[in-house]
Amino acid sequence: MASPRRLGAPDAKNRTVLIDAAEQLMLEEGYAAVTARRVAARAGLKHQLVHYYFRAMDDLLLAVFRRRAEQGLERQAQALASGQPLRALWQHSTDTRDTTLVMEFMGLANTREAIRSEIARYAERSRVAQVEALAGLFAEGRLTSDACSPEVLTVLLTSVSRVMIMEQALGMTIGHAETAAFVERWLRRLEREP
Amino acid sequence: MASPRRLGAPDAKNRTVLIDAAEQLMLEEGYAAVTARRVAARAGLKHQLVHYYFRAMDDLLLAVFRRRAEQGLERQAQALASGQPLRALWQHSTDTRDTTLVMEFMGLANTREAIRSEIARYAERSRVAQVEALAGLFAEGRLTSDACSPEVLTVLLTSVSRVMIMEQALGMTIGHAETAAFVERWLRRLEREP
DNA sequence: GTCTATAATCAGATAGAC
DNA sequence: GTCTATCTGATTATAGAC
Repeated sequence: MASPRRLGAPDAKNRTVLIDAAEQLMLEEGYAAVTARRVAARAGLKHQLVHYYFRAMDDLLLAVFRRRAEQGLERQAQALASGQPLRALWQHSTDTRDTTLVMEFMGLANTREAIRSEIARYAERSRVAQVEALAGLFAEGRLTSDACSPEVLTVLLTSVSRVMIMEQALGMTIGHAETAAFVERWLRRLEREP
Repeated sequence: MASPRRLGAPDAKNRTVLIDAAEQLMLEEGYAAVTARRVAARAGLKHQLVHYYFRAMDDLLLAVFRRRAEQGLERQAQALASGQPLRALWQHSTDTRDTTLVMEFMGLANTREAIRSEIARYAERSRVAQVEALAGLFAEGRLTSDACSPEVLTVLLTSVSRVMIMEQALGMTIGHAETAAFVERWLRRLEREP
């Protein structure tokens, strides 16, 4: 065979511990801080174990991304199925940790093709789910708008929440309160009868 | 004195050449690719020259940022002073290169405090200029809106352009055409009389 | 599954000659 | 202003013992 190298079991406890540590590091210090040594140190393990569980560092990064992305899709589905789907969606998309991680992975996507395609795949799944759910609500008459299609609605909500969270991380908040209030008013109007 | 180390003149030609190379690298491969050796190689110089012109790599990154940011503020001012300020602003904020660079620097901001505060400073200047210009246009009656304040307008436009450009880089375009059309309609309506 | 040991590479930065 | 040479430390990854 080509590769005689051993790899740890997919369900091993320390595998999860390493993914946790990598996620924390990424969140606090950005993807450049996610090195085998730093991840292992945070997990209380030797750095060689990172290579035992993950063939390459990119595989660890992908594992972090996939876990978060799956959780995100699930929670999004719950929000869209709730009584006030729009406001639940808005609340979900303003999660700081999720957004920060997504932004880090988008930065990584420049150089690592495997990560780029994975992000694109999940982002499309997420958007399609949103569009379909919103289209359903429009069809049922639970949402009404003269100007705004489901596609536009999802793009706008995603954009505003992402950028506001990024700016918050910078310590910049000019216009945020006004914009949040504007979005709330807008969502409330959409969720009412015409 | 504390530092006997020599530093190249601020206006030296090779200083500019290095900033150019760093900017290109950052754009094409992300901030992690901006190492002294890679920058020098792209500039056709020895890597030690990077350290001769920049005390530390962060200073090079800051130089890249400042140059772009100054250009950006200038072009934004021109857009806001033009005949169709809103659409000029929108066109300016959908510049792919500028946005990609800003995103890279936002990623860097996690770890490097000096860069974080510099970005925040410029971002605030940019937003304040936009808000003031738009407020002036509202006051003159050249813009009209029942629901949307200048603050909200700037945050929305910035958000949508940034996120659409980031998603484009991923190869993801669901809802982009519809959203662009929506924004165009909206801006046209704002620029008309009530 | 975890360890020690090691290889090979790359990074930022500085000293000193020219 | 640019060069050679070098230091120091970090990185990913692998081999092989236990």
